[in-house]
Amino acid sequence: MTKTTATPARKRRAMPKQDRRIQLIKATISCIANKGLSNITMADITTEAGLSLGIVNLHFQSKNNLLVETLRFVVDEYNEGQAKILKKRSSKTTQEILEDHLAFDFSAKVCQKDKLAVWFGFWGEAKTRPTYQKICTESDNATELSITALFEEVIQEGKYSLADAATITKGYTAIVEGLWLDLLIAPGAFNRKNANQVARTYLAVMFPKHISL
Amino acid sequence: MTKTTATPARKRRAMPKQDRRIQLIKATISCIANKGLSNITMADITTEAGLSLGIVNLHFQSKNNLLVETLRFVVDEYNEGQAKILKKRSSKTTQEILEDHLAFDFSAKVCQKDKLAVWFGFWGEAKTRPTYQKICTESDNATELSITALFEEVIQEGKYSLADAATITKGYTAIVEGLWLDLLIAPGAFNRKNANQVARTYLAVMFPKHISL
Amino acid sequence: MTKTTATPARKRRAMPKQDRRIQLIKATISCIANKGLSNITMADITTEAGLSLGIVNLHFQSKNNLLVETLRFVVDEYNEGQAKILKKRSSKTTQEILEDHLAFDFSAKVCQKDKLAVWFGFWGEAKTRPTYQKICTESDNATELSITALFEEVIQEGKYSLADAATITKGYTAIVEGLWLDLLIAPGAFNRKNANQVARTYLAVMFPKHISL
Amino acid sequence: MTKTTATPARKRRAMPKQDRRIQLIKATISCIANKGLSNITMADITTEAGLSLGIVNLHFQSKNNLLVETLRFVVDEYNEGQAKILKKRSSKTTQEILEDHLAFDFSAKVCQKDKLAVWFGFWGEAKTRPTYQKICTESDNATELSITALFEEVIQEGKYSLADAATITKGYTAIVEGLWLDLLIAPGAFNRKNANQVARTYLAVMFPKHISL
DNA sequence: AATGAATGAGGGTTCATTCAT
DNA sequence: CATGAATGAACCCTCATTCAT
Repeated sequence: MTKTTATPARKRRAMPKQDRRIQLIKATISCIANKGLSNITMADITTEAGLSLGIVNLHFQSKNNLLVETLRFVVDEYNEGQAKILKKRSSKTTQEILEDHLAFDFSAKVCQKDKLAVWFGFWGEAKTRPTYQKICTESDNATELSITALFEEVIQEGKYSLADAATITKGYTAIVEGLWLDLLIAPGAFNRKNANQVARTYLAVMFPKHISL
Repeated sequence: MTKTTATPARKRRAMPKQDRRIQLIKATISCIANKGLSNITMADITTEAGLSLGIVNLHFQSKNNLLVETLRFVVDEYNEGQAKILKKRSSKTTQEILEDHLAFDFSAKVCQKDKLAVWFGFWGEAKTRPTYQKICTESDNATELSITALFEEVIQEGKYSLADAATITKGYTAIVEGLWLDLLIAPGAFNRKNANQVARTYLAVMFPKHISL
Repeated sequence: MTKTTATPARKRRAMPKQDRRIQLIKATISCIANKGLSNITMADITTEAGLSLGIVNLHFQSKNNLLVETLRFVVDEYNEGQAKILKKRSSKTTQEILEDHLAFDFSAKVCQKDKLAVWFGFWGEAKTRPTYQKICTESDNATELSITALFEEVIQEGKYSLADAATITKGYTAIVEGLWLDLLIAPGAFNRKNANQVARTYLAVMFPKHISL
Repeated sequence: MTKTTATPARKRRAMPKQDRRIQLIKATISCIANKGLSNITMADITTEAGLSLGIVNLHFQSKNNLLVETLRFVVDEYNEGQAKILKKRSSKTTQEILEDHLAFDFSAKVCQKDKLAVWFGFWGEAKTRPTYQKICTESDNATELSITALFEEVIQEGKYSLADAATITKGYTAIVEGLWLDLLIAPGAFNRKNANQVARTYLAVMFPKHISL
C-alpha cells in the first residue's frame, strides 16, 4: 500500500500542457524513425525528450494513447498542408495547383524520413488495430475526395477521356504511397527528386495539356 | 523395436523436418495477418500450428529467425511467381507477358490479405531492422531489374518515347505497392479487380499499343 | 497591504490550520470507506477534500502520517465518547451506565460504516505495522480497563459469581467487535438494532439483575 | 516487439500443477502474515516459495487471483474442519459436539497467527472488494447456519428459554471473531487458552446444562 | 524429436513526494 | 499558504528462451 520511498526530483520546469504534448509527440516521431514503432519504449521516448519516465502517463494516460496522438499529428499535418494548397483554387490555375500538389507530396517536410517511418509503421499495424485503421482510412478518404475534385476539373478543362477521375486519383495516391515506401526503404540512390519525376510522369501522361515532362 | 515399414532408412527424417518448418511459417503468416507482426507471440504461433511451445526454437533457434524466414518465404514466393512469367518470353509476345504480369500482381494468391499483411508488416519495420531491409531491398531490386528489362523491350517494340524504362518501372512498382496497401487497409469497397484496373490504366497510357483499356 | 479586518492579529492562523487537518482526516475516512485503506491515493483524498494534491504533505508531511492521524482521530473519538459515559458514575446508577454504554456502542455515530471501515482497515494491517498496532492496542487496553472497572462494581452490586470481571470484559469487547464486523461486512439484513440485541443478551445473561432482555 | 534477451534459467523441476498452486498459496499466507495483505509483492511471494517471479502468473494468471484463491483456501479449510465436527452428531452427544467445536475454534491450527492474519487482512478489505466480500459472507452464512442448527438442538434438549438460537449464534460467532482479533493484535499476554475460556463462559452461561465453567 | 513448466529480464503503469510558481 | 506539473522507484505482468522429461 504505502510506498515508503522518498523521491528526489532534479530540475523541474512546468510548461503549458499543449507544449509538453507536442514535445512528447515529436520525441515519439523521432523514436519511431530510429527504433521502429514496435520497438520503442516509454523510456526511449522520455529520454529522447529529456524528461522523466512518468511524464507520458501524466499527459497521455497511456503509451497507446501517445502513439495514436502521434499518428493523428502526422496525418493532420499532411491533410492541412494539402488543404492549404487545394483551397487556393480561386487564385490559381488548375495547372498551378497540380504543380503545387506534386511539389508538396515530395517536399522535404512531407518526405522527411521520420514522418515516412511513422506512416509506414502505422500502416503496417493498421490491419489489426482498429484505431490506427480508422485514422488512416479517414485520412485516405479525405485525400482521395479532394484530389478527385481537382482531377475532375482538370479533366473537364483538358477534355481528357482516357480514364475517369476516380481511377486516376487511385493511381496517383497509390503511386505516391509506393514512392514514399521506396524513399523510406531504398538505400541512398533513390531520392525525392527521382520520386517527384516518376509521379510527374504519371500526371503528364494523364493530363498532357496541364503537366509537361 | 517393431519396424513397421520396409522403406530404406536413408534420410527418413529429412522431409518431415522441412515440413515442420513450412507448417510453422504458414502459421506465422496467419498470425501476422490476425494479430499484427509486432503482437504475435511464440505461443500464438505454436497454438495456430497445433504444436508445442518449444518447437520453434527447435527448428528455427529463435523467434527472430522464424520471422526472417517467414519474410523470405513470402518474398521468394512472389519472386518465383514473377520469374516464371518473365521466362516465358521465348514462347509468348511481350503483350502477353505484360498481361500475365498484371494478372499475377493482382491474382488472388499474391493479393491474399495474409500475404499483404506480411509485406507491410515487415516494410513498416524494415527501416530499423537491417535484416528485414536487406531482404526487402534485394527483392525490390530483383523485381525492378526484370521488369525494366521487359519494359525496355516493350518500348523498343512500340517506339514509345514518353519516358525511359527505368522511370516507368519505378512508377509501375510504386503503383502496385500503393494499390496493395489500399487492398490491405481500405474497407471492403476496394478490391483486386479495381486495383487491377488502375494499374492497367497506367500501363495502357504508357504502352498504348500493347495494353488497351 | 489592505487590511480588511480589524480583528486582533493574535493567532489568526492557528485555527484554520487545525481545520484543514480535520478536513483532510474526514476526507481520508470517507476514502477508506469507499476505496479501502490499501487502495486510496493522495489524489483520492485531496480530490475528496476538494483541495490540491500538495496539501497533504504540507499539513501531514507524508501519507503515512495522515493515515496514522486518521486512525488516532477515530480511536480518540470512540474513547472520548466512552469516557464521557463512564464518568457520569456519580450522577447515574450502574444500570444506567450499562444501558448508556450499550446504546453508545451501537449508536449511529459509532457504527457508521465509514468509521467501521477505518477500524477494520487498520486492524487488518495492524499485525505488521507497529504504529497501527500501538494505537490499536493502547485504545483496547484503555477500553478494557474502564469497562472492567464498571463491571467490577456491577458484580459487587449484583453479587454475581459466574465469572470474574476481566473475563466478562474480554467477552463483551470481543462480542462488540465481532458484531461491528458483521455490521460492516454482512449484507443489508443485519443492522444496529439486531447487533444491540445480541450484545444486550450477553449482558443480560451475565448481569440479570441489571440488564433485562 | 522482439525481446532480444536470452534468459539463463537455473534449476528447474516440474511439479504437478495442484502441488505448485498449494505451495504458492502457502507462501502467500506466510507473506500476508509477515508483511500484511496490502504490502506483499509478487517478488515476496515467489521468494518465499523459492521460485521464480513468473511462476505466479503461470499458475494463477494474476496476483489478484492468487489472493482470492488464498482467501478461499483458508476459508475452505475452516469450513471443512467445522463440518467434520458437526457431522459427528450421530455418534456424539450435543455436549461433546459443543466441546469439540469450542476446542476447534481455538485450536492451534485455526488460531495460527498466519491464518488469523489472512482472515483479518481480507475482512479489512472486504467492504470495497466484491470478490472478497462474497467469499467472506458466504462462509459466514454457512457457519451461522450449521451452528444455529446445533444450538437449536441444544436448546430443545436443555429447554433453555433465555434467547433464541439465532441470537445466541450471532453472539457466539461474534465473540469468536472478536477473540481472534485479540489473539492477532494483542501482545503476548492473551493466548488461545484465555480466549477459549472467554468463549466457554459465554456458552456455559447460555447452555449451563451442557457446558460447565 | 517433441513437450511445456519454469525462468527472469524488460516493459507499461502507478503514485508518493518534491518544489517552482 | 496553496498549487499541481514533474520525478522516478517500485510494482505487476508478458513472453522469449531453456531444458528436464
